[in-house]
Amino acid sequence: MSTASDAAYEAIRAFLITGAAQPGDRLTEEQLSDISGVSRTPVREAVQRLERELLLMRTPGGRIAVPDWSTDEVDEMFTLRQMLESHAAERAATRLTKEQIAELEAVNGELHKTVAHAVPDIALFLDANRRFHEAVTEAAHSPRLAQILAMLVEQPVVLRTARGYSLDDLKQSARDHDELIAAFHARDSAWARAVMSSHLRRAFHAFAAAMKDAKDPAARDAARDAA
Amino acid sequence: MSTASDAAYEAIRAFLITGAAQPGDRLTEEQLSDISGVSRTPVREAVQRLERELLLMRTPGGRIAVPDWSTDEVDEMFTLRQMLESHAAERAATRLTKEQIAELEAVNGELHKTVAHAVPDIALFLDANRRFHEAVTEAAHSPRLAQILAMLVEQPVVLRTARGYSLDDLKQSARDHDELIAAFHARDSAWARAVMSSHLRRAFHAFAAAMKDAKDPAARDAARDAA
DNA sequence: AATGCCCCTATTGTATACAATTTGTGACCG
DNA sequence: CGGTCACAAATTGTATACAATAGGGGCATT
Repeated sequence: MSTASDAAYEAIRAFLITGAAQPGDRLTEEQLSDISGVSRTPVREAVQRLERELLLMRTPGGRIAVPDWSTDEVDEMFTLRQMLESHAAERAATRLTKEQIAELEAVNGELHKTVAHAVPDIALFLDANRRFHEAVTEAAHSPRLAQILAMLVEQPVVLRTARGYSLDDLKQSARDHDELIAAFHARDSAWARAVMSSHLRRAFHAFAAAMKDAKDPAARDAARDAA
Repeated sequence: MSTASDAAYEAIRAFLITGAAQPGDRLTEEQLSDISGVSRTPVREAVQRLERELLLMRTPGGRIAVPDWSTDEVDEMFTLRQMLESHAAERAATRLTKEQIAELEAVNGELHKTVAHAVPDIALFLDANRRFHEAVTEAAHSPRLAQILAMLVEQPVVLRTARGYSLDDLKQSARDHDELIAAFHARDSAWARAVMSSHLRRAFHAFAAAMKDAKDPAARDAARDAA
């Protein structure tokens, strides 16, 4: 896509994902124009794009707002993602080249490294995780599927909450990926599907726990003290 | 959404769906501006919308083109739709109100009427069919799911090919809907899911057969003569 | 003090002019 | 005769000015 429109998209997306905007905030095209340094025309295109990726929404009156996701909505999103990404894994199992599997192993190696220490690097973890899932989706060779998944993953609410994941959750994720790679080596579609399915469902519960903590820090502190 | 942008969307959509544009055709924003009677700005917004609904695509150089769907791509689309709409039916089974079920029965009554004669009214059939599926999707109470399904259904290639469906195919569709309604009455999620799943898979095969005929009329004529 | 109405301001929507980019064409060279 | 380079025309991308519309605040009325 064109440079200005792209620049606006990237700038606004970064603005949203880094958490500079809070759910419920209302933004104007002019503000976003200032942030991204281009005129309102490409900003409007970027906003449309971000709207369909669910990173922005419109109020009934047509104003731009930052969506506020309820736990129910995130559940819904994870359910859809589970359904679609399991399908992607199933297809990928019979389509991945040896080189692509090696690539997956390399990416998951990086991911393992990010959780090897007591204080994991969440940003690096999320990046490696994203690349892993993208590679699997890519290997499914289904453009529509890829397009749909692109709008389900990388929701700010999920990224924000990632800080609250326990080290065990993160390590288990990396191990899930290991097992997925094993399924790919075996060219076992059913295995791949099952692993991906439970992987994402576990991720949802990790998310729900982190979200609960974020909303109710007292409970978390009590639990930590008890431990 | 705003009037001009909407008008452009509707006009261009009608232009595409009625088959005035052939797959592979290239269009310019100015042409579309003439068709819809508004300036290029709202046309560009409409084009973006139609792009994400897969009714238009961009060439590598950024020109607007009418997509040419291969049978493989339609297969992929039906597979995704099967997966998602089965899920919708499953959820709808426990969420539909009595009134909504009655509404479904009414809509399917209309649908039955359109195929009661030797020469079915395809346009009316498609309209009733769309409303039936929309009502089920709506009852699933899952906005993202609805959003995703909206971009998968109503592909011009499917609508164009509908003329080639056999009367038996159409009647079977109506009966599938009857069974789905029975599953809803019974509040049986698993049943609803299974019916929707086979319904859409059958629809795909009906489509594939009609598509084959359209591309190779000689084979169809030979088959008819033999019968 | 509460409530409804109206106007004013802020914001989005649309058109148009201009800039950048792509693509086709044709001349020129190997 | 084929290929490639450059140029021109067509097309998309961007900015800006103007129009339409929504929302909020103040004022009047009860």
